[in-house]
Amino acid sequence: MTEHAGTLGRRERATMRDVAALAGVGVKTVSRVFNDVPTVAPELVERVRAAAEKLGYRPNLTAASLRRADRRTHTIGLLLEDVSNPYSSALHRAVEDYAREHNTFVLAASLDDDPQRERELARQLIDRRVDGIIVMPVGKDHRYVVGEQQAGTSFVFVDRLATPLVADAVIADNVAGARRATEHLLATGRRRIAYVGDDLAIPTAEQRFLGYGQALASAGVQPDPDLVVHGLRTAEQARTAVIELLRTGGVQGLFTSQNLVTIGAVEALHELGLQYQVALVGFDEIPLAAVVQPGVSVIAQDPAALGRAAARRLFERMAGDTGPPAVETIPTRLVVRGSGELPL
Amino acid sequence: MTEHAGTLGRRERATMRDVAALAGVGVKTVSRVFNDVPTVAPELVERVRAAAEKLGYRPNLTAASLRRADRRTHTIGLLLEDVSNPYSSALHRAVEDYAREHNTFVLAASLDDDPQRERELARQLIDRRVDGIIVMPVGKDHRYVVGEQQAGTSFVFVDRLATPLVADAVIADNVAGARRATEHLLATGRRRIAYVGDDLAIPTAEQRFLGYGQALASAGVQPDPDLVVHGLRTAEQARTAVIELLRTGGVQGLFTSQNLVTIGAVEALHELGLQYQVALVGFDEIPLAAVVQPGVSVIAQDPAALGRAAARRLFERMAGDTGPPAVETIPTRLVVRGSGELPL
DNA sequence: CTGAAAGCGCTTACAG
DNA sequence: CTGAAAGCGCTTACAG
Repeated sequence: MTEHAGTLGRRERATMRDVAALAGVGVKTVSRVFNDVPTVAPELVERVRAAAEKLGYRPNLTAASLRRADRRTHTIGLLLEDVSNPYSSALHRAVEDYAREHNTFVLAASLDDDPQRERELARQLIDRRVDGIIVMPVGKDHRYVVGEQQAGTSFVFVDRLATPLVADAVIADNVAGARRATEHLLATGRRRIAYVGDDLAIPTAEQRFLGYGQALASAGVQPDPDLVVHGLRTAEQARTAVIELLRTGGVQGLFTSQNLVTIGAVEALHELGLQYQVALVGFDEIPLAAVVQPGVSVIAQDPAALGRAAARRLFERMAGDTGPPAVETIPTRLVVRGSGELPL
Repeated sequence: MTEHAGTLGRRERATMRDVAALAGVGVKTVSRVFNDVPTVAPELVERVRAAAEKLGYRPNLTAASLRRADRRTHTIGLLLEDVSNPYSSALHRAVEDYAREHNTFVLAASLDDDPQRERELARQLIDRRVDGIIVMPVGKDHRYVVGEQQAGTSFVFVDRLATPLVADAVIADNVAGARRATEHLLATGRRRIAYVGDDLAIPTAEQRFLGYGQALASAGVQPDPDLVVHGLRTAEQARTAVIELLRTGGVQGLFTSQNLVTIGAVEALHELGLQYQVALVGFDEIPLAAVVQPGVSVIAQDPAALGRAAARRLFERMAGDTGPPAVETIPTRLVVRGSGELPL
């Protein structure tokens, strides 16, 4: 008989039974040792640890959680617009850090603004019995969440509200931020201010468009449909749309509704050499905003604060909080860098 | 007796037994229906589906995988430098997309260049019985991986090799890319070219520094230790270091070893007004590289290609491939935008 | 302080 | 085509 332990060959993973047999104790004693139950004789602890070490034993948490009273898998789900989007990923990191302090892993996935995928992935997370789910929602009907909550899976919405309001949410102050951005552009004396934004079906886009409209109304500026572009999903689309918009002439300022749109708009302005004529304030921070000439003024969100608050809320729910759904609003702030303050 | 099904109240999650009882069939029949076994009488399928729907039943995948012959959890682990780093998160997205096609979720976590965390998180992923792990390694000793491979957990390294080479790896062509960057700077007639980089203990940094040295040597340029800065971990640290470096004078060009360092260097050059005198080529793509004046020339990696290749390799391993560890190299390419070609 | 039996929710192996 | 029994790796509830 030869050993078959080649570099990448397979052998079975040792179980608690194997460890118990080698240590000459019952499985329950092995269980106690690995769960740090203090009432085990020091000598047995030693024998169990040695046996486990020798066999390369690792406890099977998925088996444990199946039997445990609390049924916790110590895993939460996180459904984001796109894990590689800077806003999503900053939020992701904050959730990860909070979860780690609670010994919990994060199962993250991207929705790409597909409502069907939201439901499908939420279902798959539930099939894996995550302890809770943080979702940056896409769909317009979140009643499916209620049954899951009753069955013991906690939900917290982030960046956008649930419709109807069936779960906690942590959102940025979108309306106020957009109003502030637009007011800032108006303050330079500009009147023909365009709104360039994402799909209006996305609640944040809707709210930002609302804030834009409110600011114009307060200033007594008549809204002009020719100065409004919706439905831009990528920086490239935004770039093209802004070039188009600026060709028609007369645009004095741009309010862009999110980071990718802002990047596309900056590219377009530079391409046309209009970066010192047409003012710009974007929603969301963008990288190198301070390096571009002129610097890009933005309404900065704090995605890490949103992620942290959402995680905190989720763990409170998971710990048994059964109060009515609450909405927490994280403020935004105007960052002045030049592009929004260009003299007319 | 009153019902206690308040909005956020708890009830138990229905099991296969509950569904079987309501449908008047055995649990095995419910199992067959949910696993799409075709040999179930259509009428029973209907009854089972109706009962499941009524009870809000969802199969428990963690229980299933415990008993299933293949023991798959349909979950893989992904250990990145930082989920919110643009390079890491682009790679993450590619892994997610590949995994999704194989009905698999991704458990992602950040290592922050902490070797202890690498081991600890790998262990925790194994305790959750992931089917495989993709790791952007930090540690310098990966022999711990061998035992896990033998126990049935596949590993693929990405961005950096395992030491010793105990597992497959997918890496960028770091040495060639760095050499190319430095040659490009030399081609403008510059000789005093600085290297500004990350911690040299990180293998990729080491390789890029090597490529820089090779290019200088080939061109007969004597390396000057005063023109070398290591150990920069953030854009802010890089900014400060580059300002310091440029104050000493005589620097004609900069090769920056990764995205955050490049961003800091761009900020520093603009702050000092030297962006048209001191040439710059950075490793890694950065956002808005084309918008900054002058545009930032870079050696672009393809993190999505790395992620895809790593995921492909992992699924091949998980499918039973037991060949010796293989290294796949993804080419880099020079993107010319202005900063690297400034006339001297 | 320790361990044998039962059971978590499912699938396997088998009998009918 | 269908289902009862056994078992995956653990923890619970209990007895000693």
